[in-house]
Amino acid sequence: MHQSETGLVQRSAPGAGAIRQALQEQIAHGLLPAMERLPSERQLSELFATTRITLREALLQLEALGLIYREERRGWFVAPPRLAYNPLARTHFHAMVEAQGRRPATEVLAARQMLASAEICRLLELPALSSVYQIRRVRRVDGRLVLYVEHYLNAAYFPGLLEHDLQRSLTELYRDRYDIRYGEVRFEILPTALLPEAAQALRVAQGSPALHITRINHDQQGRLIDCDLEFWRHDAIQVRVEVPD
Amino acid sequence: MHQSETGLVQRSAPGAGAIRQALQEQIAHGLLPAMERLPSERQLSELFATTRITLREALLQLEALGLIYREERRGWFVAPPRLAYNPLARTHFHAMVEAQGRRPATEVLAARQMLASAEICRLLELPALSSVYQIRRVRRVDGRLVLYVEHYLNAAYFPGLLEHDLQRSLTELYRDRYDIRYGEVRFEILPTALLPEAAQALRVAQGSPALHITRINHDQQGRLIDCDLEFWRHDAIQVRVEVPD
DNA sequence: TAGTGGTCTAGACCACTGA
DNA sequence: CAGTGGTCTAGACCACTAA
Repeated sequence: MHQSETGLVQRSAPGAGAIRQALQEQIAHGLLPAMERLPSERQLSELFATTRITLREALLQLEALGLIYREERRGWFVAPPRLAYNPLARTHFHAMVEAQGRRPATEVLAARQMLASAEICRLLELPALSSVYQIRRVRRVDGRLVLYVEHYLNAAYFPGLLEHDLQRSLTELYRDRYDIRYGEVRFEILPTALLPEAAQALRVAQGSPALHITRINHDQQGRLIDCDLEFWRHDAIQVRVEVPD
Repeated sequence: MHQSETGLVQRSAPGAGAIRQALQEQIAHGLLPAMERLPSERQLSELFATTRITLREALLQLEALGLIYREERRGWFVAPPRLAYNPLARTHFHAMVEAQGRRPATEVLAARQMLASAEICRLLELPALSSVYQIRRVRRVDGRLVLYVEHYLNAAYFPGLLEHDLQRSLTELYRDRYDIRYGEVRFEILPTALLPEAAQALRVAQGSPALHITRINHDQQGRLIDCDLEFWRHDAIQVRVEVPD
């Protein structure tokens, strides 16, 4: 459909698809390095001779592919390589991230004892009016916010939990202070969008695509000890599971 | 910010978020049954007293949440419940779907013998210039297209494969004709967008969010026999993995 | 053929970020 | 305070679907 009627007629409307491909190619060839900010939407729309809405459509497609991401009201950035994540592995976040040559960080948003919600009672198989510890954290890789987690711990197994340093790995804390190790693990993966609280914590637009992973952990004695509700930026990970026969 | 200056001033612009919530509530309460078509975008935008672009933004948010989906140029539909899927399970698609009270269907798009691409050589650990069988299929649940798969089989292990009925389960075919059963399984999950071929096969807009699952299967003797490249509609499944310690 | 979703134009105002 | 992304208005044309 090359309707090049005359040499003068310029392909006036590249369209969102073509813009996406152009940017995609630049990224693939490393002309735009990881975590580098793209030019502003207005500059790009001028560059591609189109409107901001069309240009934005192209950016949203790249976001869906996981090639770029945004920080709310700060701009668009080139996405770094995905983290390989095995939810079955017993290793903790910092070890996993460092093993891949990346820089991990954890921030505790809040920690408290509370009544288990209906959802948490179901996951931890607790009776009504049970008490749990809730820990809300965000985690970074190379400085970038990638994960919002809510941990819920069966309070019966972790007396005095809140007095410990919660910034460190819970896996280590369990082992050192409570002599508890992970046994059977179960998890669920749900592709969805970020809920308001998670979106705010990760400072991304509400409704951004995300991967919701629910982990349910037993200890070495088979007791159901805790569960994690994880919300990952969808472009930040690559789940990899290996299980021998 | 309720600037209700006079009683006459009507809240003119509900905004995409409010529209999303309104529709979300209707869906949650079952007023809009699963797989039912929503009114047209123009009707909805009139109903909510806004533009089509804003209304579309709300629909895209609901799509990201997995609550509604579209069929290209046919309209928006309420998403049915997700299918629980365990990639580690040895059971085949039809059995899995029926076990959840749903109606499965499979269509073979194409089947051929071909040279393995670099990517396939890597996955199947094959030397250069190896021959593989490629089978491309789409699968439905309750009539809805949900999965596009490309199977790649090490041709050395499956002589005369193309002469068999490929519409049935490969698991069964392996067992009945080649005395091959699944052993160790490895898989990867990548949240991304649909590639052009997958989008076309599933008849959805290119760039729709999707879950890309790569399965690598060994047989009972530990031989690497085949791999599947699966592209799921992101709202169609819920991956669930259980592994004893 | 009427109506649909897919795409695009050409602007606008706002809240917020970063210098 | 200038510039940014986030959001919105009010249209338009096209390819395609379904009757």
